[in-house]
Amino acid sequence: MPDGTAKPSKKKDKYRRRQTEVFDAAAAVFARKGYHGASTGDIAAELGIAQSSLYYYFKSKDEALEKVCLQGMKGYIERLQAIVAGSGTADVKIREAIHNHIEPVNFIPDYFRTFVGELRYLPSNRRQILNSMISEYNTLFEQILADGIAAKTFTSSLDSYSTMLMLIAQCNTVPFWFGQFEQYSPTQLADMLADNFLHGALPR
Amino acid sequence: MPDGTAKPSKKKDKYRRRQTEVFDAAAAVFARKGYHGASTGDIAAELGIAQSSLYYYFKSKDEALEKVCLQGMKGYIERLQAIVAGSGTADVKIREAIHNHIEPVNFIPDYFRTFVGELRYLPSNRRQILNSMISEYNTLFEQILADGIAAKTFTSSLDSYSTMLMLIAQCNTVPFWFGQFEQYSPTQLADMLADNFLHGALPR
DNA sequence: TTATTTTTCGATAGATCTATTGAAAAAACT
DNA sequence: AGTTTTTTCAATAGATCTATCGAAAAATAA
Repeated sequence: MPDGTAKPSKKKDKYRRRQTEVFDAAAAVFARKGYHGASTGDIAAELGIAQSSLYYYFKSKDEALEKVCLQGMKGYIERLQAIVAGSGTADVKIREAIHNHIEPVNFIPDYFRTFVGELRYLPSNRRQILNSMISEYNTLFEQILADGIAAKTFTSSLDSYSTMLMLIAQCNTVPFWFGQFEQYSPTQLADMLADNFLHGALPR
Repeated sequence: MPDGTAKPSKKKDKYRRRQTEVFDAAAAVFARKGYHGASTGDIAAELGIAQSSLYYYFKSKDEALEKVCLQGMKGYIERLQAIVAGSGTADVKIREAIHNHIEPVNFIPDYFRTFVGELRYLPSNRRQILNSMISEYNTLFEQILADGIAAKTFTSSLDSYSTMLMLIAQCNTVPFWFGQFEQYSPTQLADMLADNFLHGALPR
């Protein structure tokens, strides 16, 4: 009977699926109205259930924001680590990093927007893990730039730290246009961003 | 007695000065805690006065946000119009435009941050004027890019609209670092941003 | 079906927060 | 000084909003 390949724990499985729906709704409402502008009543309305029912799935609104932000960040570090560890040149890697950052907005736009826009309202006692994840992510991103400068792939006048901040700032902004300006897909915008970062606006 | 040179209207002058202090405090609190995260009590505490006293200077919290945003945008269009109307090349103009956008954060950081971060919470019935101002500003910004492309100052592969959005997004982000990363001044960051935009990261 | 567990709900306390009001305090004026 | 105007305040209504609790409903198991 026990096949060892997995531990489905069917007992809690249904609960987990419903919980995911609850966090999806929370992410959607947080993204739309902002954390403080959104009430638990708004989240419940999004699901068509009673406001008090939410507390069967999370203990507090704070916790919901924390979980949404953690979910929004999920996989980012691992994927960026893989990119950094790759064998290509820095210009290729930075393009991959930009895509890695932006593409998920196609699948989890509300998590992404909540993470970028509302994390600052997460009480400091809940922010420690996320802060260290961001720190690690930024360091990886900067590593690509620093390596590129050292390998003369990038111009030596580049400052890796501030450039990293500005690149990430751009990557964080693009998802907020998604759905507003239909003319460009996130993938297109990621490539335009990479092109401009690498080649600049002046003709060569 | 009436010299005609000015109309000081001393009567209301003191009121206006105090009102400015009130909006300064509102901008500071909105920037720090977000519009919905900030209460009128927080603003009053910043000034050391009673919460109800604020309503002698504004009719509602909404109105306070509107005034702070309008103040934050003040002068931007006029200055950008002057830059566009100038005689230099597009690369010089875009650098000036970037400086024009970022430099005010040295003097009015809280107005700037409230404008960038909290405008979205302004009820739509109060957002019309600001929306059209932003639209006009963006068009001017894009004009520099479009002119530069037409004059072959910028590479023809540049898309003026999305590039404008991304440049402004970067300009809007820098002020949020001010005070956090002391190593760079807003002016330095503006120049780094312009350099990177113009020359790109690849060596020439 | 009946019993047990899981999930949802209504009601609500307790703590906000916005905006109003009339009176008190402060400032300006005569 | 006294009088008027400007500014601040305390008190508060009315409307939230978060989180809890015990009961009801629904799903599952026996």
